[in-house]
Amino acid sequence: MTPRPDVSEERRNQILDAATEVFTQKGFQKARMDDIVERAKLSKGTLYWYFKSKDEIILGIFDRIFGDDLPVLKLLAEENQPAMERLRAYLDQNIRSLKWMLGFAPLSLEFLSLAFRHKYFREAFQRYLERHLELLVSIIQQGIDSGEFRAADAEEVAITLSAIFEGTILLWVYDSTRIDPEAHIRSGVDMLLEGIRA
Amino acid sequence: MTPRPDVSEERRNQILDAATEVFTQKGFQKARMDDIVERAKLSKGTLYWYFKSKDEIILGIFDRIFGDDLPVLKLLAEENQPAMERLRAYLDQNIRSLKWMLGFAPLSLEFLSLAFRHKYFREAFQRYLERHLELLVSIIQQGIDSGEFRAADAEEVAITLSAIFEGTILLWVYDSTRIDPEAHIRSGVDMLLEGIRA
DNA sequence: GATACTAGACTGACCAGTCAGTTTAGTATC
DNA sequence: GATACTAAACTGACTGGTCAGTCTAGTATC
Repeated sequence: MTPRPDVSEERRNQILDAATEVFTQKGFQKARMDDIVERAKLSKGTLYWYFKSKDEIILGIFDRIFGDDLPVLKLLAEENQPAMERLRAYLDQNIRSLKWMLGFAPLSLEFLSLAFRHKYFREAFQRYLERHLELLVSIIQQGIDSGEFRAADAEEVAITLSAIFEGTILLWVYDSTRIDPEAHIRSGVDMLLEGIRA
Repeated sequence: MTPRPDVSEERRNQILDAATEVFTQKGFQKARMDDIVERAKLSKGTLYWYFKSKDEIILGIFDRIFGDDLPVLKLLAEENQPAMERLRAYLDQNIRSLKWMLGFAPLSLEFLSLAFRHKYFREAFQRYLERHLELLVSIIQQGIDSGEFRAADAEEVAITLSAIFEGTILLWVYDSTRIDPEAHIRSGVDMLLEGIRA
């Protein structure tokens, strides 16, 4: 009853890595299971041993990408500093993962369009937004209470900050030669904060 | 020389309308040509009489959606008023078409993910962004020159404005129950302008 | 020898696109 | 105003390629 060394975690990641590359290049529909098999250097049988359908692989990738921010957000929520500092830390953290995120931009857009048709994705995106807004609102409210920012609707500010972040990435999709996401996000956020500074 | 009245324009629109509905509901890949045929109340043969492939229909829809803003932007470019007024007019105009745009959100996201793989879409999006930024930059620069706004990089401001616009729509995709696009865009833009007002 | 895993040929559903033929609205001729 | 003709517009059954998922026949490790 002594089992073989457990390679299942490694295999799963191997498959998800390969699938991510293939999906990024070809899109969900045009990517064939055989492409993934080839890229992962496995066989069809092995792939279906670990994932019972293409959809399950897509879900697996989605969860790896959009479930990853929780620990970091928890950490940022506990910092005990001026609001401005915490905002800066949030921004730095998110910009740090920007390059990584941009690599998944094609996938994210496909996931996002799935949100219109599938409850699972819709709810996951809602929770994602909820997590980020909650943190931002608490930071901004702290800033308003402490007098760092002038009275404003913290939720409105948080939403606009998020919009600048997501929107700039979207503009980068429109024209990656013209838009430098990091630079524009930073300057956009600065301008906005200028508008609410006490 | 024309044995029958020319209905081709009407038919093309009839097909594109039907295709838009079907694509919005099912996505490009899952939508079948037979679905479009059924919705348009035509036959397969007629559909292929007017469009020689599924891709051509997708292109047709794309052009109808993203080629539509040119005349309006030209008009806005000619207004002879204070920068603030012109910005307000631009915003009103874009918000006016917001509801219409939101109806195409699922399609737009699919188009956008095509931009990574197909030059045609990539370049079309670039031109779309270019048109909007050009107008915004000229308005903002006018405002800076006239002293309405304090010195700032007009391009940065324009990009941030666009990011707020596009980003808010994206957040609405994340959670349409929480995000009211018109309200948040207006308040976001107001906050930003507060930051650059002279 | 039992369990965990791998291989890749195969199957069957699906669907974009085709095509051989039909209908329709107008024209020409008487 | 009847008949014949024309070409564009239209029809829908059919086909051929594609590919997700299955199956059988293994091999490696304990």
